[in-house]
Amino acid sequence: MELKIYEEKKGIIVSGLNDFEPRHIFECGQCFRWDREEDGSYTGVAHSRVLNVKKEGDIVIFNNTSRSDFEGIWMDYFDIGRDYSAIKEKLRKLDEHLERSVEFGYGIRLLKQDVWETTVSFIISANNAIPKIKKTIDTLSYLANEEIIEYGGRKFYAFPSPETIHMFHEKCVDNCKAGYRAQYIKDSCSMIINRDVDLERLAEFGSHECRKELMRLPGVGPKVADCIMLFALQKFDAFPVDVWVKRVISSLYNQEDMSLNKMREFALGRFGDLAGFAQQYLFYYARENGVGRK
DNA sequence: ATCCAGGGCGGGT
DNA sequence: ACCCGCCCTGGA
Repeated sequence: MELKIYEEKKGIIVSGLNDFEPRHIFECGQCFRWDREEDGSYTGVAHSRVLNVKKEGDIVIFNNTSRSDFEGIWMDYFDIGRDYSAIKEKLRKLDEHLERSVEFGYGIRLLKQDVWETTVSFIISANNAIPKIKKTIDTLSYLANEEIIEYGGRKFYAFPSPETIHMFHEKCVDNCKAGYRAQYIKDSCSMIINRDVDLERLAEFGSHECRKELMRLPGVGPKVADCIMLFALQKFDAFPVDVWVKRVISSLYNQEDMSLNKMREFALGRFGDLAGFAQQYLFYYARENGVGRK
């Protein structure tokens, strides 16, 4: 089906957009700045813009944007050019768990998010629960006060740059309830500003080098590095093992008494260059259905 | 009040 | 290479 874009007064309408379900995209654990509205749509901030996304039947309504922003920014962000039907077809043939997971989260897409925002967000995510992570990121953005965007009578705040966070760290980082992760954020910030790690160049690295480089940042271990690779750098052979994925691997795939790294290697061997996509479908299915929970 | 969930770090072996 | 105790916050 061909992609068609229709311009409206305050947004655009897109038809022919397959494998796109806002609920699946925004609730599968990859992002923290999108919130569900009463009408089932989602509103979020990215690239200093506020967008509202709503699915109605076979069409998707993108509110508060233009054709040029959609084509220049959001197509990329929502990974519109990728054929998810083909990916899902390959995955569902692998085993029954993926078949069920792909069926359940059929509208998942991997967002291509800003690498700095993703890095800070997943440093905050370590040993932390999703509602709290969201609150901390919102508070950090609000306190940094870098850029305010109005939408629907509400104020939204762009995610602050390394320079802004560094300059106002006492105000924003120390007061956003990040706990012991606050120091990791401040130290990572300094490393980025000093060009000790160049986030913008990481996408050019091979996966192994990219992972090693990310893990030089304080607060970035194996799992957080894999999240940054998968959710910002399009390294689709990354396979983040969090508690839910651990439950999937041990209970569904019967690989118990295995270290987290062994589980990751097991998944890479089994799912290959589609491991990252597999992780998202399995994670979403496991968390929504409480797979393997005690 | 006490317990628990959630990954990285640093110090062991 | 693996293991363990600790780190902070909010909700049960």
